[in-house]
Amino acid sequence: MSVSRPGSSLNEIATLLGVSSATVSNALAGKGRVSAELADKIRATAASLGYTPSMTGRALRTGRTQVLGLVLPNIANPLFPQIAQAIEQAASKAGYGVLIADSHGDIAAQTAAINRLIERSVDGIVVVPRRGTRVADIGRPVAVIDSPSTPGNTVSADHWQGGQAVVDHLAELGHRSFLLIGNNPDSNVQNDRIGGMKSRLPANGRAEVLWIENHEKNKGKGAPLGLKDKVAEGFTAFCAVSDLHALRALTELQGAGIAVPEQVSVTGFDDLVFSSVITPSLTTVRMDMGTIAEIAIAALSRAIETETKALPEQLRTTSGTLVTAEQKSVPMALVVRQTSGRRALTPQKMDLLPEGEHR
Amino acid sequence: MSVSRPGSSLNEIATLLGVSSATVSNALAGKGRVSAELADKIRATAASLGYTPSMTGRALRTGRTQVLGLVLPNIANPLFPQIAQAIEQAASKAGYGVLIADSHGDIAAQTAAINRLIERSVDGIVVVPRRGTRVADIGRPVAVIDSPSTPGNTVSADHWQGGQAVVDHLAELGHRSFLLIGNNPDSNVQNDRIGGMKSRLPANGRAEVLWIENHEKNKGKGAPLGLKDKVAEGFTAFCAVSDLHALRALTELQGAGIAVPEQVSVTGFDDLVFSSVITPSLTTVRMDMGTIAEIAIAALSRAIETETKALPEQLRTTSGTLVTAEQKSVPMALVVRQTSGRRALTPQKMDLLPEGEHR
DNA sequence: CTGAAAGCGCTTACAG
DNA sequence: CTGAAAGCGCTTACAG
Repeated sequence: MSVSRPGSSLNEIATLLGVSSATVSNALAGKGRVSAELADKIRATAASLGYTPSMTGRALRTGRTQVLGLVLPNIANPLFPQIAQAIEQAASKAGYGVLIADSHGDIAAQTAAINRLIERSVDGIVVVPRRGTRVADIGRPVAVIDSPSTPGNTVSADHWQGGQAVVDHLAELGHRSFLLIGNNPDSNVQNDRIGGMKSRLPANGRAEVLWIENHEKNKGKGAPLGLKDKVAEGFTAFCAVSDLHALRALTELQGAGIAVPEQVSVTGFDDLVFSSVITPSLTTVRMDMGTIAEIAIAALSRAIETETKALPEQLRTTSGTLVTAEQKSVPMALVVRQTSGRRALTPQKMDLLPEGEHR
Repeated sequence: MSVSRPGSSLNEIATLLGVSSATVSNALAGKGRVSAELADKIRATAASLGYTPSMTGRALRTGRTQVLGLVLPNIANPLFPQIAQAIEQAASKAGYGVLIADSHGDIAAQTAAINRLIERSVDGIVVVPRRGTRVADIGRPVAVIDSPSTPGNTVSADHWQGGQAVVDHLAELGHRSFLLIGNNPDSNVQNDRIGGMKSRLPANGRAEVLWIENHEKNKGKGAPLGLKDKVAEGFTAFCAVSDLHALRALTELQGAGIAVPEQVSVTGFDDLVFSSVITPSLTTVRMDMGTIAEIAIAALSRAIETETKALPEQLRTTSGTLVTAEQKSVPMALVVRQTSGRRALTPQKMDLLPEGEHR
């Protein structure tokens, strides 16, 4: 019974006003081939009828659905909310709807998911690929959000610079021994983050990388990371490539009776939702997904527009295009919280320090 | 250059075979008005051409887009991945695509988001409403996933029973004093969970509710919850309505030098991604989103089908329907992990216990 | 400045 | 069993 969808059409407006539907279409599209007064009258009755153009009719005629597909390696990814939200917002601002496709972490399913989107005639696709997966050439423009070091990447956070920001920050606090915690050595994103960290080691510093997947392959899934031993070895900075691993490290350290940030510092990545509410709160690095999404969508829209313009009306392009943007990487921002409190210095200086308030 | 979208149409197949497009359509739809051999021939050439029906053409003709909208209060919600994944999977199995709409936690924006979906002619909508928000009557079938106590709820987890499972479990471990931790007293889901917990207090038990939002209104955002004092008051079980709050409580307790699970137990809800990787791992309650999503989608499809069947071809219904399902609630499953280890008993018994392995 | 016509790809009565 | 026709709602050349 709502007014929101009376389902009026161009034809109704046209017959009501005694004009042709073409004129109504032109008037509403502001194509200027209609006299000002008639255009006004048309707009007025369209508004009073609550007219909403049929995307379907338009799509059939123009060959464009105004819908984009969003493909993620694994929707269960804790970063997914941020990504989906940013993409949806940017897409919606650009006049596109967003159809989601999940591949449940399965690479084969990723192709299937993309095909489902294509069968629905999406105008373009945003892919956040799984660990360096190549995106097969599909018949639509594709924007890839992965990492600047990935070939074909359209735009992404500057993970390398994010890693640098972390180590710069910790080095300034006096840290010299860094344990860098990653999950999977095949991930471009993780490698960039860790590469950036390594690139900023202070002169007398040292770093070691702990790949959780390898560790678990030996010790079993969920096995402790042995961080207490690492502390004994002199590591004072534990830098994870994700807040999730940082949280795992933090709770393992605390469980082993090691005080954070008094004895060691812990940092993560991505500013996941829990990072600000835990005690001590987690120092992390945040990507600017809003900007990334806007750049990706802009690149995609541009490709879609030129695609349809360039071709004779009937023809439909079948060449999949990896879309490019002028700005290929967006800086990440360090978010300093308690786990890298000012009190965390190198071990030998620790006994000089006053008691910490954060316990 | 890929084969995936050659863009062949019914007409091409028809002219190629010298039959009418109507016959091709019927053959491919298996409507049986076509001789078996012709049907076979048609299917074969369709396959060899890589024919994919145009959803757009079909939509324009049938009035059904085979697309559902998914509206969430706030995509940033940590539960969103689970929900979106389950809905997408169930929808896809039922032949629907899923268009996402985010309202950024803003109630006004929720209406705007729904309207955007309607303008795209979705066949139906799945809404996970924000804290007891009523869903306005829109011109499409709507499935609501909230809580069984919400009027108009289609299907949801049985949050009440989940709360019962938590307290049953803890009572069996010997707990008598429960601090129930919620965020917002206006949330149906949270109230159900807490109500269920209260309903199973052991005979000599006591419970107190801590609403974080109220607490922060007084003490400031992010202020400590004062759990150390609660331990001093004799509380041994800290039961949060979400893993996020459980994590907050857990880290606050550990930071205050209180051992979990040796001295107190902590439980959460929803089995968020971090819950299994922290130390000690978090006891929680999981909803069966797969089943919930399937029930919701089934109810929606049924409504969509009867809707289009019931009406004369040209007419489009404008009555929004809150869709109902036979099974309105799905049981939740307790996931026992370390934070409610067997060692957690009432304080007076504690000194009798052997040392815990989990520190 | 305005209108008549064609057609995007499909399905559904209706004839034959 | 098969086909010709109509039409879903729109936009775009093309005439006038």
